Amino acid sequence: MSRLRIGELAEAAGVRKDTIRYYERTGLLPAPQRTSAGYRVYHPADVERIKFVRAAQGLGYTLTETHALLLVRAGDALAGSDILAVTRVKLREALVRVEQLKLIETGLEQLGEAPSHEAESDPCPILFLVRDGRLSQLAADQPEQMSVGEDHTTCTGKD
Amino acid sequence: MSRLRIGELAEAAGVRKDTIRYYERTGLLPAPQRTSAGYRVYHPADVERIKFVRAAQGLGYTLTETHALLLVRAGDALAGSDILAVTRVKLREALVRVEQLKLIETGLEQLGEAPSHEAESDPCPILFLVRDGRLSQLAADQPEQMSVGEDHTTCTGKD
DNA sequence: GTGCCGCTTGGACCTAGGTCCAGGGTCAAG
DNA sequence: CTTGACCCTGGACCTAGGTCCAAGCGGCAC
Repeated sequence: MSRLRIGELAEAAGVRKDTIRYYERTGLLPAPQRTSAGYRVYHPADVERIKFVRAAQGLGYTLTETHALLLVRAGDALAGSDILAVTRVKLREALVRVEQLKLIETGLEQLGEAPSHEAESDPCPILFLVRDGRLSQLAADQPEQMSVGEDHTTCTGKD
Repeated sequence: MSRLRIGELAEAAGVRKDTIRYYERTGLLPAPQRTSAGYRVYHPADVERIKFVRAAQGLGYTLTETHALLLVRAGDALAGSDILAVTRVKLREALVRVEQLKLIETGLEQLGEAPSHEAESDPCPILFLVRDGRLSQLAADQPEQMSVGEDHTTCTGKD
């Protein structure tokens, strides 16, 4: 299996070269081997790693949390339990989000259907949701600062 | 019903004064009345408006999209249809997010339980999710740039 | 009328997560 | 041995969404 240079990895993973170097700087990606000329050389497994990072970003993990996910290895219950707690919080938030988005969707749909006089009881038919307390704040801050253990062996997927 | 100064509004809505001024600058909050001394004077209904903005932020709406939500009025099907589309996209994404977070949760739980040899078939038991294509990218960019019509009367909740 | 707190403004600064650029080295093809 | 595509580094810059600061009024209590 051939090794990749940064441009090839970027292409394969669908990110910019700069992003890869940025991930390396922040520790999300381990420093790769270098050629004698200083070129970074990657393993094909790094493609998956980067794709995973992008997926985790989309799921609302910060880069720090994503790092923690990557540190998790089989049997490493200690490293896993922190991030499991984070994940459960995110899951709960995601469930709330679905419900609240449904409320808004319904509200917007009714606006389109309503012959305009039905809804006139409320000056702004979206705001009533917050007035009724049905739309909550869903705290976007992380409750406990995650500590990413630097001492864990990082999970590269390489042999 | 008494009118509020910015500090009182901030207190009531649970945000900083600076945030209120920032929202005003960006058009999210209409420019309020002023006293002869130049002090901003708010209506109690603005508390809800700000709380709504915070809730919308938590649901993943950008400030621009939140603005669009606030512009929606009863019967205003035109303004509503854009943001309804946006909302449906967010809802679909939220549903995917729930499913993917469940996958990760399950993966992490099994790591904790597994006696470490069961999972050794995979060097990093989270990465297999992306390898299997079960964790997708869930594009975090907005597909179509929303145009927030400046010509719509904004929905203040005031008489 | 003097504290003191609250308000005003403009503009600088902040975090996250990148993105771009200049100046320069590497390497294979022609 | 030059051209072009690639790579390197450090550092500046960007967007979103705020947050802070200084300098200077306003207004009420004592």
